[in-house]
Amino acid sequence: MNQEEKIRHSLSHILAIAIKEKYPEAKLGIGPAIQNGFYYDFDNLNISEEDLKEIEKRMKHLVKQNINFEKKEISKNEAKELFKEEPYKLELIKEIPNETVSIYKTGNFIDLCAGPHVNSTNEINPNSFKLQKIAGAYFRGDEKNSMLTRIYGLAFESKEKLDEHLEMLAEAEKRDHKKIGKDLDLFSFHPEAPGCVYWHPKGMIIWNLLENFGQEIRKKYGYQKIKTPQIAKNDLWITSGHWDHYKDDMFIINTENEIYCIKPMDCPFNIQIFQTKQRSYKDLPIRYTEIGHVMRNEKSGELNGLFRVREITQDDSHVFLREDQIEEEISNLIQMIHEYYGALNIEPSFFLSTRPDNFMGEIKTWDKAEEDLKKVLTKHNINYGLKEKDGAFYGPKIDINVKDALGRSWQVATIQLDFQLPAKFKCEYIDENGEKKTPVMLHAAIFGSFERMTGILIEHYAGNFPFWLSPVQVSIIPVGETHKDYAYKVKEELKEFRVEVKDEAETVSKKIRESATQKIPYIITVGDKEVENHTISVRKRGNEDLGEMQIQEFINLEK
RNA sequence: GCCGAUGUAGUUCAGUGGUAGAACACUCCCUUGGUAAGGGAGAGGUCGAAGGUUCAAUUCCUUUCAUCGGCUCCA
Repeated sequence: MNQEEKIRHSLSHILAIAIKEKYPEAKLGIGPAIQNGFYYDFDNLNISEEDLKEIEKRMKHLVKQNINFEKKEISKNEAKELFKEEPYKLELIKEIPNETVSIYKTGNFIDLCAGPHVNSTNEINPNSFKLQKIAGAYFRGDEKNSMLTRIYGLAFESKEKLDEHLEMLAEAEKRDHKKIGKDLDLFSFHPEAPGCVYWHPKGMIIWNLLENFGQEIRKKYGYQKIKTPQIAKNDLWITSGHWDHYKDDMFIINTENEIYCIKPMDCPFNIQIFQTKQRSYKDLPIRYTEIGHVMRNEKSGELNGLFRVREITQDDSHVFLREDQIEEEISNLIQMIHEYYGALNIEPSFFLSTRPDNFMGEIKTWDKAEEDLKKVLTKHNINYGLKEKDGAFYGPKIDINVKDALGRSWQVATIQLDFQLPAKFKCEYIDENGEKKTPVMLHAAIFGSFERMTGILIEHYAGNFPFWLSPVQVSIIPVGETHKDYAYKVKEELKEFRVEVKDEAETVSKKIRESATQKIPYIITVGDKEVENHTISVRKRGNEDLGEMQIQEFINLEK
């Protein structure tokens, strides 16, 4: 463990000391080092963010005292005696598999902690850390446990690194898709429809471009577009098993003594289309793709801008195939993902999500499915992480995550290998011996949802979309009244691009400022000189003067 | 859903126990301009909502809705 992690560990310890001094009735939870800092959980602690300043001050004072950390190994029985007033520590002690546990002693304060810590607080710069925020967190991450008060701190080796990180957070705030979405007039949210996006004209341009781009890739890989109903009787989800697993998170409509659900996913409908004909082994794989509008009643506290919505639009797809086609078909999907994310210049991270506790089917089938997925990942030389027990109830999956401006990881694409639902619905095809067989099903989304992907792209580009994705690509500014006609003539010649003419009676400077603020890739100015020479003066986003040029010359720039 | 924070004009924000203010945007007038804000005037707000305390609440209290940062969850 490096010095920075030791510092973070030690500071969480110091935080506990400061809290226990001021709030002796508080009970200790866990206090680990994390990325960029540390936290500590406490029960029976009622504080607000106001109080953090004072606690931080006390921590700085303690750090300056050159306190030594003494590590000691003691028996579990001794530890139980030592922490008899600390119920959460007792529970942790119980679960430690070793005979002994390690404790750290600083003055009168003793903490149960594997460490390591710095030897003395003189190794810590008192200006290199900062208490950040308060949050609730369930003990051991389990909703059934009580909620503790978690205090987060940022901590680095030096003040410079802390400042750098704070600077990064300030920059991330500028890239926030919710802010840029408002500034660039892309979308809005309204209290009457929480978690549902209102797409404005410019946002819709991006949406449509992404949709067309995705559909082109789909077409290339042999997908056929379909569209299925928005609501259906709950029988459908009872059969699929979703009713059992998710009925509390579905929007339900009671009418004429029947229960209808707004669809939370598309799979059962795709299966129904598959079943409208008798299928031959020669027909497979059958590849359906659907822009799926699904609704899930995500808990209010989980909603988050475009990243987490209740009305979700997926670039969904379902493939019905034979077992011998699994490997090749998943390979194709991975190839599609590389094409898609490569074109957008986004780095995807891969994860294998394995059998959850509430799985459906036989363990043997699951093991095989997981092996199949691993094999393809290995074949593509993909380094992947493991998300244990994170698969869907009907099958394991390959999840693809990308990061937002704050470095948070969000799942976008997913490839799910499903041996269960086709059987549940009694899907069949006739094999070469004339026998009925159950097909395998792949569920896959390439960019996940339009909502989340747009949010990610906004933050990724900080609103400076590549030319092809920019809602307005060119802004033409006539210098004076007399140049308006020429400006519109230029617009006509640039009709293959999305062009706006700023012909308001305002100064050139002001119009340039407005266009630049809107992050438009090119600003064209036309005045006497350009009219006379039949040219345009071009300025590229980022304040780059490309000078005067022929219109055709400009068109060639972005061809 | 839980913990913490926030909510004032279209937007970004000031402000106050005596029913509100700036900048930008908007409308009109003047200005006809050469690379990031030309000048003037005007309009715009039941201070998120509902209760309560008070002679008086945007301000204090309670409840509620929405948003943000976490936790949990994510088919």
